[in-house]
Amino acid sequence: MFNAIKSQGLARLGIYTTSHGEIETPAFMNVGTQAAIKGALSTEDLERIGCQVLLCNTYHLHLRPGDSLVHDMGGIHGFAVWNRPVLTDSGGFQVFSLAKLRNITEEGVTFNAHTDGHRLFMGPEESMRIQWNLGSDIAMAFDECIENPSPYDYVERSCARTVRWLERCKAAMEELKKREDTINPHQDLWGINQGGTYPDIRTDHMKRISELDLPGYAIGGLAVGESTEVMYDIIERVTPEMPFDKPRYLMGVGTPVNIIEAVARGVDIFDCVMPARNARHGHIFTSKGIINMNNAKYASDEGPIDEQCSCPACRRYSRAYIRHLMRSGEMLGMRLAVMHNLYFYNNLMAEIRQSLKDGTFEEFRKEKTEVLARRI
RNA sequence: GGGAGAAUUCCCGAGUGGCCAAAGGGGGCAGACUGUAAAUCUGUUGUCAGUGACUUCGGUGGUUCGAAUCCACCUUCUCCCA
Repeated sequence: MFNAIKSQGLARLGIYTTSHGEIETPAFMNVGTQAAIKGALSTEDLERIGCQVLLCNTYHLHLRPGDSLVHDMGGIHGFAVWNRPVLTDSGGFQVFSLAKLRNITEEGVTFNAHTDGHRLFMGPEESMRIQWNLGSDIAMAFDECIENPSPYDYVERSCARTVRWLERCKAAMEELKKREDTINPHQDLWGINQGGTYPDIRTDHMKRISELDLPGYAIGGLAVGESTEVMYDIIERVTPEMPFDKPRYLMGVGTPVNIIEAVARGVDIFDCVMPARNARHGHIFTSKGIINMNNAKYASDEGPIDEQCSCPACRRYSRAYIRHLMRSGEMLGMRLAVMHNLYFYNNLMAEIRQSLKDGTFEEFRKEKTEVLARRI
């Protein structure tokens, strides 16, 4: 259930309620594909750095350790010992990212597993069944994340199929939730908008999937190679077609500035691999801009990563020490960097929410978009 | 005291007459990363000038049109026998 509390322009402040607690929006979901944040973060760490909701992946957990096993271990919440909300991605993104290993038909997608190459089939029913086993609070529709650029007629046909897949997802989920061994009876299914970079397909597709009256909707298939301007343009054309009283989730986006700009266009929820992956590679987000911790200029820098940050890494350690750890291949370096970047993202969302509460979002937007993309 | 072998660009290490400023790895320096096949990948790493020049393969001298590569001596190191 979603309550839009307040809005400023198109930007909204809201609360989404799940059986594992509330998600205050705008929110960032921390990506833990295999039911873990890469960089050796525990779920206790996630609580410390302000993570509201964890994103896990259907395809990856189906392959390993197997979704039936996770079901028997109490779902992701019981297995990973995480009592806050979980969203599971449907495997639709893997239709895109594992393109060389798959074949798409009306029924679904045949993959060669990236782990050992064995053939496996996933369609809407399989994806729902896996997500039902995982017991997430939010299950995403099984979609095709279309590569960019793609021809108009292909995108049109793919989107028509995605609507049919969504209807099948909804029916499958309703059936599954009747079962006695259902782990999470309040599991919600969210639909996903596609349409590549074609505004008319995007809006038409959004209208069609909103008719299914699902509890949440996502914009997928962006940040896959198109320019930032095109991405913003698609977002601002699609959000007016999304139900006002449902959360809007922009999948896989993005940089801090991308997030602020998307909030300004009416988006509520985000997820992105960027803060965690970049942290592992030494690229750190700070209140003054982006730094590369590997750079020689930090070798004897006694200050924290970010003077204004109160994450566990910044409260205790110097840039010089963290740089040394990262360059020496010590796991702690990566762990501290990931904790910092995720804290930064979660905190950025808290600041966005505060500015919406205070009615100062536009000022916040102007100030931050100038600073956060800078390289220092 | 006798014998054998080795010295290569920051390090290790290939190269045994021209295609060598010299493979490969490490290290260094920098860049990329957007619903995670990513603790990964890419570029660069003698000097100066940008399609070229110059200096370089322990040292000195020599052979040759041409040497990191062949010869002589020297220096240092390693191993074996006393």
